[in-house]
Amino acid sequence: MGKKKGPKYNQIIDAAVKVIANHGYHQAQVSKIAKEAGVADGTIYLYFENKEDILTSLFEEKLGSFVEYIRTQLTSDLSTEKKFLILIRKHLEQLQDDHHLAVVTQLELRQSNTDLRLKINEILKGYLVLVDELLTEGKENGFFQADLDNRLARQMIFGTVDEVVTNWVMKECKYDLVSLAEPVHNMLLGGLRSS
Amino acid sequence: MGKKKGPKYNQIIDAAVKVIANHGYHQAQVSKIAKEAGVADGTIYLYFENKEDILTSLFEEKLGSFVEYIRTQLTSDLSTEKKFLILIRKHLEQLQDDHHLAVVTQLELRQSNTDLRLKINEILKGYLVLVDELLTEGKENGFFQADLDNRLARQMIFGTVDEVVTNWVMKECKYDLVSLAEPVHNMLLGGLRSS
Amino acid sequence: MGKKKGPKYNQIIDAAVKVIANHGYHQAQVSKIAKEAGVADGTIYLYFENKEDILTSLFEEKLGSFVEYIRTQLTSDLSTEKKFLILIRKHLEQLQDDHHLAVVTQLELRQSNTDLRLKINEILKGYLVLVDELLTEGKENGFFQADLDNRLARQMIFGTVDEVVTNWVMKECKYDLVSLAEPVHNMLLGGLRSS
Amino acid sequence: MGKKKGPKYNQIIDAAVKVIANHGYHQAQVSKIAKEAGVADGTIYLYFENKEDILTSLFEEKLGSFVEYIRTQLTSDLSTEKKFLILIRKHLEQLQDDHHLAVVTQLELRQSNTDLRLKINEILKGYLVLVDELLTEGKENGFFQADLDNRLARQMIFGTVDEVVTNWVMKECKYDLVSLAEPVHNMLLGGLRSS
DNA sequence: CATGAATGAGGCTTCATTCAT
DNA sequence: CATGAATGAAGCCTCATTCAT
Repeated sequence: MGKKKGPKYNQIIDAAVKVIANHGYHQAQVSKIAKEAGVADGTIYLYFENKEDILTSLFEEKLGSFVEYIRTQLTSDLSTEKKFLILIRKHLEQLQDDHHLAVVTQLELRQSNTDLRLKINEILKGYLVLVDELLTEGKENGFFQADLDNRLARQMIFGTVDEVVTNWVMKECKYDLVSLAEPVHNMLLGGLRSS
Repeated sequence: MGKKKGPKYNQIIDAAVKVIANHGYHQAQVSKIAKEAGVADGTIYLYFENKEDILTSLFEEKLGSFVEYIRTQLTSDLSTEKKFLILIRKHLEQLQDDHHLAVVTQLELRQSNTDLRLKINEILKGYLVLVDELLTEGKENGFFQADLDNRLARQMIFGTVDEVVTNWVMKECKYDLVSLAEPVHNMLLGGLRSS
Repeated sequence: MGKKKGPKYNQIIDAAVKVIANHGYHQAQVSKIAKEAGVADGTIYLYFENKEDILTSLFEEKLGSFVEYIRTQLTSDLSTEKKFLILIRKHLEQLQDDHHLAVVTQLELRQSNTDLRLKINEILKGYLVLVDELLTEGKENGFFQADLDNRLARQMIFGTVDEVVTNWVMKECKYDLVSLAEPVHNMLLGGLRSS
Repeated sequence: MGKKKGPKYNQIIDAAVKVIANHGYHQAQVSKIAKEAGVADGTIYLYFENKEDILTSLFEEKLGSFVEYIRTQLTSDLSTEKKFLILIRKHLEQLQDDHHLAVVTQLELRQSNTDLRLKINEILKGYLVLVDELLTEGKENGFFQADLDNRLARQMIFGTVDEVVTNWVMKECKYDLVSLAEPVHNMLLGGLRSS
């Protein structure tokens, strides 16, 4: 039950990312992950409950540190606008820096069954809480519209950035993703209507 | 190959939607779909090439008429703003009117393998072309900002609406989706920033 | 039960030969044969009990006339040696004249299940009886060795000619088969040993 | 791919021979073979690529050692005549000693599809090469007729012996096969004609 | 006589997980 | 802790045959 986080724990997770990115979700057999990690098939089960546990742990580890890192960048001296831009830029940056992870989170892991996806959503909450905090702060200091529906705003922000990343991955990461941070940021803030 | 549309064709597609919605993508065996449709297993293959063909046909039929229907609603006498609102409202309306279909398109069908997803994307293009036309029209008549990047704007619109629907489905369709059309519409047009 | 031999009876058998030769035994579905014959699937069952019946009838018809024809060529004024040569030459000739039939009898029909093969052997007896008669005649008039074991001799004759034809078919009928009649005839009569 | 020969490898091949001989080629399901071998269905696939691979391996193993064994018996001190007799006798002996194998090679395996049959022919070449060598030797030392066509002679020898064995199997192995070695040998050498 | 839409049984193969060493 | 050989359940699809028209 209690995960033993020996050195092989991360070794296996990294192998899983690599295998899924290279071979696709449905071709990522436990034996293939074990081979990539340089351990025996059975060893996997000393560190993870089952295959699903590898995938949720993968998401937990990668997204956990992902959100943690963004938080360290949002120092309290920054304006809400600046924070909002950094949030988006770091989101794009981290995925651009790890194509493997991008493929896995945007395409492959979404092929998992509904149960796994529910757990992933649980993990995603950390990110959404961060967005929520930013929205509340901005509404209080007058940067965001005071009557925003937080839930809808969250869905617009996440939905937009996620769709932008997914399209980039589908186009095989052929263009620069990070340079879209500013236009996306502006579009989310200013909307589509001419002012 | 060109096996076509007897009355059983739609019968089978509707059965597929129902079975996938109730049991999930990975539990939607051909035999289960056949039983639900009230035909023999083999009969499926008089109307469809294989299982994947059922699913792409499902998407084709449902989304095809979906986009067609929206187009009929966007009469040329309407303002761009009105058209944009109708686009969003009809999108939400049609999915709210068919919970089964909503579950299938937002959650279950995304679990399909990469090949099927590519075909689905092909079909989705019809919707995106519609959005594109609206954006171009609005930029020309001064409703939308003239310097909008169509691709990014499309991604914001689709990403947001899609995320709104997915959240609704994940909350088991417990609240009214259509009433979100106006706030979503306003948010997309005006953005998050206080003016 | 009693086979109705309308014009479609032969039409179906000829279609079967063609389909099996072109597509192979395992790809010769009833529906394909029906289409080739220009009749509906169900019509097949007005003329034949089942699929196996098509195949045995095919063999019966083709081999029946095959043996009958050879018999007409073996007029009583001929020497045993001449008759023996004619037997072999006509055997080779008829198969060379109908490549489709050759492929079917030498390769494809041997893939049938054991039951069908037993029936085919039953039909083959007509040919073997003919060989037997020739052997007996030859032993009586001193042309063949008097102490020949008829059964073994029959197996040598049939086994050799059959193997020669099969090799020809396997080489895609690329060389002239009939010209082998004489050397095969000589080899069977004189044996391998230098005299 | 290169999955190889644990003790279960032969266990499975022997089980396949037994199952095919007893139930026929078309009734030899993988699950039946696994059960007979005393292993799980999946275990089969640790040792063989697929079902076809079981059958070609079966033929390879059995016929491979078959030809090898005959070669060990053809010591260079023997006359060509003696070698020729031994070739035939050992051929008959080995099949008489393993009725199951005889049924499989003479009847059941010939029902396989064309691809498998091509592979089997590949394996058969080892036998035919042996015959060829013997023919060449005999022609050189004056035992066989100098102007023999090797190809035809090979076809007569193989065709005859094969037909003899097949007839024996079809008569359910009820008589002694090996005692036919000498008469067959004599008939092949001396031919049918009275001298 | 003729049609052809509908039937439904049957088998090869994969791969997550276990457990004896 | 680590191994990896063995397990065995589960599903898509084909095609000979039927029968209502």
